Amino acid sequence: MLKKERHTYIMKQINLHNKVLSSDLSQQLNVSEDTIRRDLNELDESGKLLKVHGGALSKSYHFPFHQNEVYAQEAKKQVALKAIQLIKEGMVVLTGGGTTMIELAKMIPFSLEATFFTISPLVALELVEHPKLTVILIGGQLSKNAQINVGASVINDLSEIKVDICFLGANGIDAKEGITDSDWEVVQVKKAMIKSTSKVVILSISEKLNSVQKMRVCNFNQVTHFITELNPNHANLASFSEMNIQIL
Amino acid sequence: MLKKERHTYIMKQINLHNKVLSSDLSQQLNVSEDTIRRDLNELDESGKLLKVHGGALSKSYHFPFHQNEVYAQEAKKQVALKAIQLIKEGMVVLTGGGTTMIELAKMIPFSLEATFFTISPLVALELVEHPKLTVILIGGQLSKNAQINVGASVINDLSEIKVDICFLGANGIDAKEGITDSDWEVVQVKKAMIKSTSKVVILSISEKLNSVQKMRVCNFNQVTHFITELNPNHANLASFSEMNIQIL
DNA sequence: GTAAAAATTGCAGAAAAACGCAAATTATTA
DNA sequence: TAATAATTTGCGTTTTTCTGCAATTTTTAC
Repeated sequence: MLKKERHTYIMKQINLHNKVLSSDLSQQLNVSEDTIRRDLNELDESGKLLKVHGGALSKSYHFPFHQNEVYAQEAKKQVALKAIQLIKEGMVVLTGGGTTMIELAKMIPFSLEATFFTISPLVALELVEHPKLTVILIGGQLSKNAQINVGASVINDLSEIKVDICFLGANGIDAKEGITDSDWEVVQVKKAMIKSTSKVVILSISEKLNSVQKMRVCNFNQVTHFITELNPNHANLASFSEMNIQIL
Repeated sequence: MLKKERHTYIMKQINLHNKVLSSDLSQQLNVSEDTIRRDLNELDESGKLLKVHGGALSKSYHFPFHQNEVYAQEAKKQVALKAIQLIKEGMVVLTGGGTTMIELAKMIPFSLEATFFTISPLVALELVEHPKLTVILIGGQLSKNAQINVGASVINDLSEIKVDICFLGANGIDAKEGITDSDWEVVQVKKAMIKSTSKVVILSISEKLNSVQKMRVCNFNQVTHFITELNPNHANLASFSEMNIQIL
């Protein structure tokens, strides 16, 4: 039995019972507990489960999304800070989801008067208390891993709006391959978002630079701004400098 | 049973009852009180509860200033507890918003397989981690005071679905006047919700009994169940007893 | 003030994890 | 195809973690 097979088996058990024991898995898969532990360590590092003494637990059950700490929060705050400077009074804005986008929402000044469309319930809730904002949450099926609304109805609703500026997070970003993502539903929605706007702003921490995911969202000629926390003339950004994009 | 499992169990009990006893937990989890005390100490040190002699207390309940306090939370939890007993495997459920509904969402067991439509981002986020639930958030303009989605698009989307059971909170409830509310947008949405379902379950703490708001949502012949925290033959419920409604 | 209940502390046995290493398997290259 | 390199796996040893028990101290209740 191959490693990948064990991994999928383990994840199935996790999703079924919310927990697994190293000893059980060792018996069921006919490998030593050492091997199981190594498997669990890998799955833990890639964030798919939570390894504990004796086995592993479902991450979602024991650590709900909203109480997770934000990874690389400082960098994301810097990125968000740059981004909000692009928002002007009276604008119609569209935002995606993700932790960077939530940081952005937290930074929106209370005095701003604008209209925000979003597919993220978390972003919407951050903005709802702002007195001068109109917040419109585009509904759909709530994606379990991305925590944004996805599906045909979202794409349909997006096709009927036209906004001034759209802020998007990126999972994979590469000078050649453009913006990429690993979840099919998410890619579909992001594509629809890009169609609904005149300015596309990509937010991404530098760590994700030069990484490529399974599916393409768009290439760089559809992007108007790219924001990261690095200095614009940093070596890692050299490959982007020739493009017709504003780098912040 | 693994340590972390005990921790989640303890936190669930804390969130449900606002307090736990070491002796109870020892029995329920089949471990010595020593172990429970060690668990409680760890959870206390990480700030998740408040350890006291004999057990532990919910932090939010006893120090409500940190988080936004839920008014009459105990009563709302009792109401929600009754309500979830109406949800059966495989059902299609529609829920409104409000604090009672969020308590209900928190109590949904992880093992339930069902489809949830909701107009409340907070309810949706509570449910999104449940592995077997499909959560569909009906989008629209996010109402600043009710924290639910409202507007024509919500009503339109609601007109296109048909659910088994619909849970609704009530601001005003009166034997003569029926269910009433003070926000026009909210009333419109609630009316649309009632049209989309076969069973209408009203959840309300007894305090709101016999109060009448500005606008009518519906009268009692559209309601199938009414849940409050009082004993069914309590005097205050006398006026409802003749109606064709199940009172819980 | 006394007795009962609960908490703390130290300790020991058991279970699990980490580590290093060797054998076996798989992939890569000539 | 053979040889080499890289990865994976299992085993023995050491280290750490977990848990219950007993003795002692502290808190609570009557």
